[in-house]
Amino acid sequence: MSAATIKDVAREAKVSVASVSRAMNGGSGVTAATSERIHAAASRLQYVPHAAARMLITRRSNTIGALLPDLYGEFFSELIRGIDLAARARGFHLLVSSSHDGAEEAAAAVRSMQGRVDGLLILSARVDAAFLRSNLPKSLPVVLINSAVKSTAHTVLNVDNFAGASAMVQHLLQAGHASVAFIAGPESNFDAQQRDKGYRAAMAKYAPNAPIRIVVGDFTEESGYRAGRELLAQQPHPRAVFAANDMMAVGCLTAFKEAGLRVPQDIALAGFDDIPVARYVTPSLSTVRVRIVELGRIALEQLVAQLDKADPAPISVQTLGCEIVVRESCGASIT
Amino acid sequence: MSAATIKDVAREAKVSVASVSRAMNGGSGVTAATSERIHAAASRLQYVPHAAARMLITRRSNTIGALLPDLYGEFFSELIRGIDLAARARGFHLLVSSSHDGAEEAAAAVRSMQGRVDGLLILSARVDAAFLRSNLPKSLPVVLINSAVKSTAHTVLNVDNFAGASAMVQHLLQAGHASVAFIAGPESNFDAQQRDKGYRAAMAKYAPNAPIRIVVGDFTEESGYRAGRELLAQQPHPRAVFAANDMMAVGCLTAFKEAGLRVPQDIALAGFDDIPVARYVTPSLSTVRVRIVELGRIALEQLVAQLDKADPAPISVQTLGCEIVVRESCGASIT
DNA sequence: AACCCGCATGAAAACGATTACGTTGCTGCC
DNA sequence: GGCAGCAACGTAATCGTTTTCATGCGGGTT
Repeated sequence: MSAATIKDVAREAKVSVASVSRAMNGGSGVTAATSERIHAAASRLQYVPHAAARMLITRRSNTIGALLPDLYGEFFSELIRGIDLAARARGFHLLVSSSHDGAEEAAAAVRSMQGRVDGLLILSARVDAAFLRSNLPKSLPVVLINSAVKSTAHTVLNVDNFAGASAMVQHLLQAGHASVAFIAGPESNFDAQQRDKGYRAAMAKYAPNAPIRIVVGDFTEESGYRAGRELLAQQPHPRAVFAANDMMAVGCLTAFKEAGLRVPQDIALAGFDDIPVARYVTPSLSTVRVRIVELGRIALEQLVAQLDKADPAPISVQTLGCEIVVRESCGASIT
Repeated sequence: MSAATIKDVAREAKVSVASVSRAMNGGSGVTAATSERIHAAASRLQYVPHAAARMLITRRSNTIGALLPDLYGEFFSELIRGIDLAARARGFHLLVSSSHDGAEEAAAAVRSMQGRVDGLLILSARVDAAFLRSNLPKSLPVVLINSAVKSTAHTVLNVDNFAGASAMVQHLLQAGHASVAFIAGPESNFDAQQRDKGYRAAMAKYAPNAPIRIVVGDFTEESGYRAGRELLAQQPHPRAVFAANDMMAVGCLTAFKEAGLRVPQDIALAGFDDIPVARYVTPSLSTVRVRIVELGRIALEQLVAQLDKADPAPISVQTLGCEIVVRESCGASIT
């Protein structure tokens, strides 16, 4: 026996399907008495409106899609948590498609979501303006997260990597270190670029005469380890190191320990992201925290805001601040 | 201008809508020539079938729903990754609803998914047999992950906590420790119960004369710390400790370090889960690894298998093995 | 030559909701 | 008492597909 339809409810409550529909949504246009009778009948039959039928006529799915790359654990789950909580609060469903590596994979995912979602949340390094133009109908609202795309056609929501990196470097300098070396991320990565700029800006402002020392990594622990050894090979080695993310900082820490250096007494260290591991390494790692749940929540809210107003959607570029987390590794306490 | 419909394609290709439909799915019943003409017209118009309309008539959404509790980072993202990869491989979409604390919240989520999904993946401590009966139509295929529910009506997929815990205790005993103390998880938790049983079974088998020492925690780092102090207060304190999860082991480790004990020389330690942090604490933590991606993949495949066969779905209880990961903290190398 | 069968194709009926548009009946005002 | 106006309710069109059934056509068998 299949599920009850609106007709069954109508028959049960001895009214027309139109009245049932009216009673179920809003309830205007029906007497309180009949509305009550209808609701009683509905719950008696355990009636649940058929989502597809409603979608078809209203042209609204009450679903938003999230397109995500192959993300490292903590970031992914926090982001989804933020998105999901905000979505549920607004009565939206969440259709997820993650772990995309290639652009063509992402394109296929986007196409298959067509018509199932009212809007799209995209976080992906591979997605650029051309991709969006060719794979998306311009009528579909989109919010880009952490994207380098400078589109006037879509809302963009970024983490303030520049300010975060800059603040951490400033902190290290003001804690008494004459100079700070930097372990950069992959050059193709937007976040990495911004953090690099933040480092340079802070150095230029607070230590204009100090040398700029940069070693390039790729955000992996392994590359951090190599970068650490490379920095130690320099004479004299730097007294303070800022890594563009925590995983590289952790690898770097291993290199320092192996070399018999004490952190932070002999050399200070800081990372970026505040992944959980940062608290558990010894010494605990100073880093820059991104409020990821917040990021997801705001992204979804921006998207929903676009859905509501039918006018040419207001576009904005928004930036989400981050905060410095001072722990043992940067030696702030021994100034 | 709205998206192209099947009618537009039909007009463009000078055929009926029926032929377009046939050409798009499978293609049987149309000449190769006309099929090609239709596909050409379709791509010219950038035609994408309207998902809702198709759902309405086929009564299939090609979507499966995942109902998850408020999960700790790594586990959540790995599980979703496994589910998502398997789903995409089979052409299914993934509707996620996570971060559910209460049973009524979960119930609401389940209801709102009604009709949007072909099947449901449920991982939740709050969900029991009664919940399933009252909130789900029996026609909806469900796979329960890590659930204590012994239902003959639904497929259940569990991690072999018993074997994992048992194997770790056996390993500790055979590494030369005369006895092993246990830090248990919350008694209401199914995983915790199974790990507890595994501990007792291994003790009974490999150290039948040794005392059973158990301190109860709640899976948090804090409770692990308290448990560690409690164990050290005993005279003589245990020489080997097995915690029911890694977070408690990490808290416990802090307690041991504070007390000036060396791990593993003075006291051995092991956890369960193999969260990323386990590798980064000092000393690195021996633990039991669960193949989470695998868990998600298998769960989805089980579910899809049920979808395909219309007969009274074959029910099974499946168990996924886990493996011991030996690192520094258990002192296996200094036997 | 008559027949039948298979095959490509088209016409039209679903699917289950929303909603524009009529119809009814009642109220209130002149 | 008649008429306008309004609220409650029903009828039917509509959304975009799939699918059943009918139709016509070509060719092989008798």
